[in-house]
Amino acid sequence: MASDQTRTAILAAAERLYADRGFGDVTLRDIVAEANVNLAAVNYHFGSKDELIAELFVTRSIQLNRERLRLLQAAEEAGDGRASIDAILRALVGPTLRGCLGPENQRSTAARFMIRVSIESVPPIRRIRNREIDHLRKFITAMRRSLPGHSDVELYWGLHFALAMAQQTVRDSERLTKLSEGKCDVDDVEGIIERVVSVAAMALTTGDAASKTPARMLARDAR
Amino acid sequence: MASDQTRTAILAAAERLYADRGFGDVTLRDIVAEANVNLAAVNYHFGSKDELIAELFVTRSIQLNRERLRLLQAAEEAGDGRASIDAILRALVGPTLRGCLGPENQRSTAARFMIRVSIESVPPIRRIRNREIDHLRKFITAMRRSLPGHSDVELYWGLHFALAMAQQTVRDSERLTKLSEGKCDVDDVEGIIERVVSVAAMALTTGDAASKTPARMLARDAR
DNA sequence: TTGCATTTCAAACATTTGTATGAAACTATC
DNA sequence: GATAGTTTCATACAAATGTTTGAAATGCAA
Repeated sequence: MASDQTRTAILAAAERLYADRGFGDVTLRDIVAEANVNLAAVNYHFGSKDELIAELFVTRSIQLNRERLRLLQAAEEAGDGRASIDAILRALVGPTLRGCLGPENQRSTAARFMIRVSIESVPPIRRIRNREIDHLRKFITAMRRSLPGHSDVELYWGLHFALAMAQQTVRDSERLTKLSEGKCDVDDVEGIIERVVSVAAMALTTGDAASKTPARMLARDAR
Repeated sequence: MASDQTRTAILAAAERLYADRGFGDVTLRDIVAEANVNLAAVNYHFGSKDELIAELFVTRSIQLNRERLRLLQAAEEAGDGRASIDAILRALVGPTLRGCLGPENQRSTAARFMIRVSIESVPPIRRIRNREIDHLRKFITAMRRSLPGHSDVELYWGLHFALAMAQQTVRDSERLTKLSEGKCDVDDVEGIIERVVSVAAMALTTGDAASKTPARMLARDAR
């Protein structure tokens, strides 16, 4: 009822500003100026600045998780209840990478906002992050079905590393570009997804789960 | 000359507080209280709060880089100028992981500070981070010698992924522990190092550099 | 229209924060 | 032991920030 206009204007302005300038640099006054609303409107509609940030993040997280689960479900259905490990990992890291990488001028505000989130975490967001675990467990379950012989520990590490590579690529794409002098094309999103999936899947499927790590630890010279 | 006492007391107190409570929550007044010095001492000795943070980070970064290069050099000497890829990667990620993981009560303040840095990056630190690239290039050079047949692009990605896995493990060790209900032992530092090195080395050495990615991209079904 | 609830607005509030100041205390040199 | 340079200290400053307030405006139902 009434006009959500102000509410949505604030949300849009805040996301835009946070995406562009980071959390540390954006004040309520910046936001209300961008949204053309009164300063008190934020507190009236959201209660506090932190709750505004939290709502932004929750909205985008839900979208991300929904997309991940959609891909996961599709992969499991395509494989009669047992998806390939590649497909599972692709469902896990694909949405993040697709959302946050690609040609800069084509990135949505939402994507740029999520990049910010991954770079400079801020208290209200950190609090919410912890709820992510239940979501990840669904992927562990699928992985268990996909790789029945593997120990859970290996699955956890595999998922962790897959997310690590995806996250860090989003977070530090600039450094990678500089380091490689542009030779690593961070705009080739699908290529990056395949790269991450490939490495993570290799980590999960090479060698058998129990013997891999100890064997290496004994075999290699300490330095 | 004169007493560096105040200076060092401030540095120590600041590092301790930042390590424990993060950058966002620690004010100059907290620091000077912890250090038992006057409020004005920080500006007198360091110029500004940002310069204090920068000095802390630079000091620890130099230590980290020195340690990395020491290990790299030792590995290259041991291999007559050509270190194994494992040894190179171990020199790259070992110091970070050794410094930042392990039983919590045994972690040094320096280590806990560096964990903070990796979690909540703050402007003065971000500015310095960009100088890290020259340091990483030394590892690329060593990798080039170690894996002569590989394209530079593959080396960059391998290094990037190795750092990604190490960094994210430091940053999100808590989540991994929760997700795995303790089954992934994040206190087993040497085991983690071998795990990261193993996966990164595998990514670098499996398949030949040029054909790997395209082959996968064509072979796999989109979902 | 009248009356009631919702929403907007300008202004003020209350803190918190990093930084600056100028005098006092201290140190070392001659 | 006087003097010059360094360091410490209490205090003040100035600016920024999230939040609150109470009145005005607006929307809506009877």
